[in-house]
Amino acid sequence: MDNAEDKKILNTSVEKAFKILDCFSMEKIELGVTEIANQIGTNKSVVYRMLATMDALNVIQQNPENGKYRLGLKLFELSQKVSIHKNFISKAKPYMEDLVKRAGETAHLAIYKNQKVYFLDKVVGRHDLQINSQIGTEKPLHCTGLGKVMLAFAEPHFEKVIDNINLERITTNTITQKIKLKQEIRRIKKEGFALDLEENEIGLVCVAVPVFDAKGKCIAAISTSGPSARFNKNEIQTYTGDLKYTANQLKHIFS
Amino acid sequence: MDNAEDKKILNTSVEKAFKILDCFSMEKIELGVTEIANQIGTNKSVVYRMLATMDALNVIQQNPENGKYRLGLKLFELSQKVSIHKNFISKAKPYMEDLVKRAGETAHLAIYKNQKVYFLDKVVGRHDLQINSQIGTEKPLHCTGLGKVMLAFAEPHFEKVIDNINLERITTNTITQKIKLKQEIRRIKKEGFALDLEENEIGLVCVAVPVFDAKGKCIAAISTSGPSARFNKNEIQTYTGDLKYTANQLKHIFS
DNA sequence: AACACTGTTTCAATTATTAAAACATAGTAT
DNA sequence: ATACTATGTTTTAATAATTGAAACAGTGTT
Repeated sequence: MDNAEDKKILNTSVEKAFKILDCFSMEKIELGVTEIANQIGTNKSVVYRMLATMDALNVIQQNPENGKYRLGLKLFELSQKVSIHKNFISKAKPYMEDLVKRAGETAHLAIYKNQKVYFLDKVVGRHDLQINSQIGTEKPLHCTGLGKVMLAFAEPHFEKVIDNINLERITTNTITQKIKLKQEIRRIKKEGFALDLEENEIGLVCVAVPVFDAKGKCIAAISTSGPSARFNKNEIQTYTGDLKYTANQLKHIFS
Repeated sequence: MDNAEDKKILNTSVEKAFKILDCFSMEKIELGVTEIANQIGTNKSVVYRMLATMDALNVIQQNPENGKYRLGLKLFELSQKVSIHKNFISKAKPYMEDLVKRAGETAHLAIYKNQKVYFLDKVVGRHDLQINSQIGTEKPLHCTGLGKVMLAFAEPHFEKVIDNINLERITTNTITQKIKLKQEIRRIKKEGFALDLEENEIGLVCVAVPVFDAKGKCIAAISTSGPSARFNKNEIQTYTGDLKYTANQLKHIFS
């Protein structure tokens, strides 16, 4: 039919409703009407009516003790029906858990979406010190191991993408030069794995490899990440092997 | 502030948007504009604009191959932030898995919500023949083991609730008489477990017990269910023990 | 007791939503 | 090939719903 990326906002109420839902986060689990209204720059009564409506629909739940609002179980219910990659997550889960058993470090499963990496799933490692990542969120391509893997294997025109995306500096290690990033992607294509050496957060190291389906198409990427203190050269080599082993297992479960 | 249950729909667009989202299910993962419009009795162009808007927000995703729509990853993202009972699910998970390891049959974790049982989580058993339940959905109180446990332990005024709810007949075994159900609830209160002997679906049997927190408040219920062929008297007794053991474990992890 | 802060309701002015019809495209059967 | 029927998409004036300021009603605090 039409281009998939040119859909426009045609109903402002619905847009506002999801703007409100986006105000909530892991830290801000409970918000008030006024608080939300200020945050999104909308009239208080508009926000109230939106919240009241979504409360009636179980999308939002008001805390009767203080009148503040939280995200409701309807969202939980709807998420269960999100078919895209749902099978993927559940099928990959045991292999991801096995990976964490072997490597000991937190593993992530991500896909390529809108020139970003999208975290689909996460299995936490056995150490106390852990990366604070969030399933369902996005990260830039240029400063993450998963992102660089995507550029190398899921994006046929990675040079064009690199020319167009913003190589924002996040840490002192972030690759911000197009030429350097293109070189790095070519190396990843050759060697089959990507590293993030504190390029996204100081102290955080990550190893990532692509996941191919039976037809050889890169459908996802998996990674192992943890503090730099636990990621020296030898360990990175071990983790790379662990990851490739798991990626190969995943290949076989997708016909 | 106000009564928590009297929130009204004050924005029809938002209501329509979620009505559209509710059209999707595990079976109907992909729907067209016209299809949805007919199902909810709304004009085609209204549905289109809603879908286009939600597509722009990643709530919906259009399949470029056939123009049809699916639920999008935004819902997945939002569900990760639903704080209510989120901790509960993840903390309870290993104990639920252990329960399934012992009993072998599918286990459910549910809460009491709006005079219904709300399925929070599920761990599938090891048999091929399995109950086809859906996380994030609701079931009536009167014809499920989980529901009857809720009436007995989570609802102080169960008699009043029973007087008010519709004891709809689902199977020939469904308890449809108020007096009989009240008797049954009293027995459950005494013995600490509920049975569903094909009262909700012929062939399906279920054993359920309450989960209390440290203060003794019933916060949830857990169950084991499977085909009647695998649930004779002895097995039911064993499963009841398994369930009570797990419920006791869960009690200790909630201060 | 007065104040400041919530969430909630009201109501006329405004604006966005609506529905029917036309359009464009794809697939199918004649 | 051609006509037919299905889809998703766009346009339009008519309409109905959203808006925002202000008042209201509670809470908790000073």
